[in-house]
Amino acid sequence: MARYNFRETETTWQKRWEDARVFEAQVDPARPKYYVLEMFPYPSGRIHMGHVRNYTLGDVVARHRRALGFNVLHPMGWDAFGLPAENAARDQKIHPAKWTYDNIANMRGELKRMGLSIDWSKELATCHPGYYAAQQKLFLDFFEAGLVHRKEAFVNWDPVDQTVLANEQVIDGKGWRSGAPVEKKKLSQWFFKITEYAEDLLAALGTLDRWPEKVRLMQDNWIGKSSGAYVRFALAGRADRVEVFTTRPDTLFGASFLALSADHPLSAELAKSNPALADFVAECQRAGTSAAVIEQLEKKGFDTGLKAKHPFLADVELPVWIANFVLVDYGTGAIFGCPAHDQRDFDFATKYGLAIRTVVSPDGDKAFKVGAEPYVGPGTIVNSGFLDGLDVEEAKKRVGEKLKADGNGESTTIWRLRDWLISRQRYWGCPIPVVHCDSCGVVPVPASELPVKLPDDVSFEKPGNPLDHHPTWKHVGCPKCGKPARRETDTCDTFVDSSWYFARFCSPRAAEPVTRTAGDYWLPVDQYVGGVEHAILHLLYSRFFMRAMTRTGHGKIDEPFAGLFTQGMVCHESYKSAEGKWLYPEEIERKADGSVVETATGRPVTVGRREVMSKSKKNVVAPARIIDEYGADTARLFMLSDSPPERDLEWSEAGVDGAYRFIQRLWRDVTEPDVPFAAKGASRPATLDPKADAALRAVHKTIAGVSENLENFRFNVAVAQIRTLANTLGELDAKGAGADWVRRFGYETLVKLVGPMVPHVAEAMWAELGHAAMLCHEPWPKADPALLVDESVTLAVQVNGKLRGTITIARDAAEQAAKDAALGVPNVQTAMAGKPPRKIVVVPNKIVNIVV
RNA sequence: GCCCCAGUGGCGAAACGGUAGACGCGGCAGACUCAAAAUCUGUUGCCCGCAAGGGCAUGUUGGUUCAAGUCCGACCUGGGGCACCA
Repeated sequence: MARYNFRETETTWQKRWEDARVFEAQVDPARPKYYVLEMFPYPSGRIHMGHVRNYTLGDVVARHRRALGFNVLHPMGWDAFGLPAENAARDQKIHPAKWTYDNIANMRGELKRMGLSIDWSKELATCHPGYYAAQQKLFLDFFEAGLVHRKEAFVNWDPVDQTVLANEQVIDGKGWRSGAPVEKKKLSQWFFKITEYAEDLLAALGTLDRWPEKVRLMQDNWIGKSSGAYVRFALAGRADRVEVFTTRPDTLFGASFLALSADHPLSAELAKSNPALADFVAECQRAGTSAAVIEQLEKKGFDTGLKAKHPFLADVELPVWIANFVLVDYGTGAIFGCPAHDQRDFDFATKYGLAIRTVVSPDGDKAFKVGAEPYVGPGTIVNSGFLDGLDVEEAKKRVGEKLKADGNGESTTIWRLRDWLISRQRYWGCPIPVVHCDSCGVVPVPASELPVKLPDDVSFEKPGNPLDHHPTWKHVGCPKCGKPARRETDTCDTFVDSSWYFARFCSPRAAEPVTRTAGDYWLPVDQYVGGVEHAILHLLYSRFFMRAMTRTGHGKIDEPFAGLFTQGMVCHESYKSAEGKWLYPEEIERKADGSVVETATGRPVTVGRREVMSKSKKNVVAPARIIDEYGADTARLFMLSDSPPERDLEWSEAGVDGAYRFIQRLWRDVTEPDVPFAAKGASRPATLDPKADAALRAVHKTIAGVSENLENFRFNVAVAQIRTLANTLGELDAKGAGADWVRRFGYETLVKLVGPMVPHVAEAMWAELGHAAMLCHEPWPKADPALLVDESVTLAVQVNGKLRGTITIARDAAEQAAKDAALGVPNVQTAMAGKPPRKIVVVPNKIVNIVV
């Protein structure tokens, strides 16, 4: 028995696809397009199982769509800038470019061995000057359109990576990459004005109906629209006023204090003349973002001694405090406290003995008083002058109007979303194309002088930005006046690179970032596939970029990704040796009694729970090894079987074995059938043996089922249906009329259906079935609607909702016929125990329920 | 604390409100073999019963319905996101 030789077959077909340039896409306005994209990888050097899953899912979509007749664009590239290359340069004395391109070469080889239907002619790497030149052009266009600005602000400084970070890149007060507690620094930096699109980015979430609800929700929260009012409080004995933001203007009559952030300008001013206050401010600042998380329970404040005048009550003055729980970044960095109707204000007021004035009553009872807890729900306003008797919502409106009329504030909307800080003090990134001139200020580099290339001769010995240390690079003449000036030494956040690569793929070698011919044809991406970890950062930035590109004439749409699928992660058990060291899965052995030991020492191993594969826990399986041992088709099939793609997948050797066996079995079924197939191209016989007829119907039902399940990303169910069909066809050993024809038709269809999943063996089987043309050119099979319904159907018969038997009757039989048949089942009669039916529910072709 | 998502055999999982457990993994029994591997066949939710059949089963608990894994309410557990956002 000839076993299927995956090694030989997989390389053969990969070469044939490549030679025939099957997957190279051309703009063709006459054909419907479909753009399939998976999130491009960072070139770390090796692909991991997460990549295998991601690219397998995308490839199934791409191959399926191609078979359906779409003009498919399915490209691949490299998110190639970033700090690891600089770390490698420092630690291993390899130039970042060499390190990166070597890694790309290796990973490209590994990806190619997966047999993906990728148009490699469109490959790009963001570190290539051809790519970043185009990015610099976009920067200049955005700059001109007023979407880029430089401003001094408190920024997040990562002391380990020696660079600033965007708000989105600070997680729990730590740098997303280094994990080091982030420090606040006041620096002059470059920003993209993403906030200009806040309203639009939020509103348009509603149009993204092919995005997961979860991701839309996360973006909604991140953008953080908040309606309320500004209130300006006059200060006793001072000319300036303190502006606060509140979402509860209706509770203004319940205000009992003002609180400023330690970083508020007024706090800084007061600190100059008050050492105790200065100490408190310093303490708050020291606590920083990270420590604040730990100490968040403890609210602390300092009474400045200043008094603020209540805007509506001439005789009321409120103490002004500095409080550690007030954020400088949100709203105005100052609040008014209404302890009766806010938990934090309540805690603070309780601690410092400040007044608690009830102004909202849940039931309208004027005598209602807040007790041990604040009341934050809806209700009727009380003790509030002109607001008394109004409900909360109406009161908010009235306060806004009154504030405005008096010049003391107004209703407003604020956002949590900040402008996107893109400056990074690193070498391995896209240089920001501007020059600083003492006479002319900030001068953009003329487009004709792009790209501003990174210098090759850099040193990574000193900490800090290598571009800044470079002896000559930054010295340049001012493009405007020609006098000596300095290049900007900041480079772009690498998230900038990945915010538009999907557009660059449309015309990857064009002089402009994307040609309108290609971009307008291919964009938006019809199906984007990737991990949910990019739900905010990458996806939000890309949505901004697409808008900015459209505004600057580089496109015509706002939303870059029409469909988004977020896949689950790949998990594995972890293993710890007796010494407490992590072990790789191949370093352990499972004994017959189920115990697990370390192969090298024979000593017992602690088996940890299954969790996301990570290098640090060594619970990883290298895709290259699996492809060597089992082949790419097996790895792909395993990724698709069993677990729904959106859920986490547990890696298991047994599962891989199962996938491998199925491929071997299909090969045998097709190449060495027990009973022969009809000749290729034979026409369908007029009559079919009943078994053959049933099998033919099963084939058509499978076409319908697999097609629908592929559309809906239910690949695991599609695989199950294909296996079921394989079982059905395997059992069709009838020699009756037409059976040989059904066998050929069945297996040819089966091969087409598995094509997107296991493309190599499918091509090989297609050739074995006598076809000279490649399977990847075959159209997707169509189900015959007439064969999707059976002539007779089996109905469940229930008595009082309990199953007591089944009946088989003609499809769409009359209701009475179904009732009669059901009542005729002996077991049904027994269950009825002689009682007459009170009611008989008949659902045609489904069920009969007899109620007694 | 707030907001999502998920709980179904030994395991991964299926199931337009209509025969729960498709498909697979694992197990058990058998065939082939000197033997093993590979392959093939049968069997496999739990309990009672020789059998026919019956009872119990989709995290817990109420409800809606002729009928609930599926819809609604409360709760428990696990995972994820946000979090002093005024």
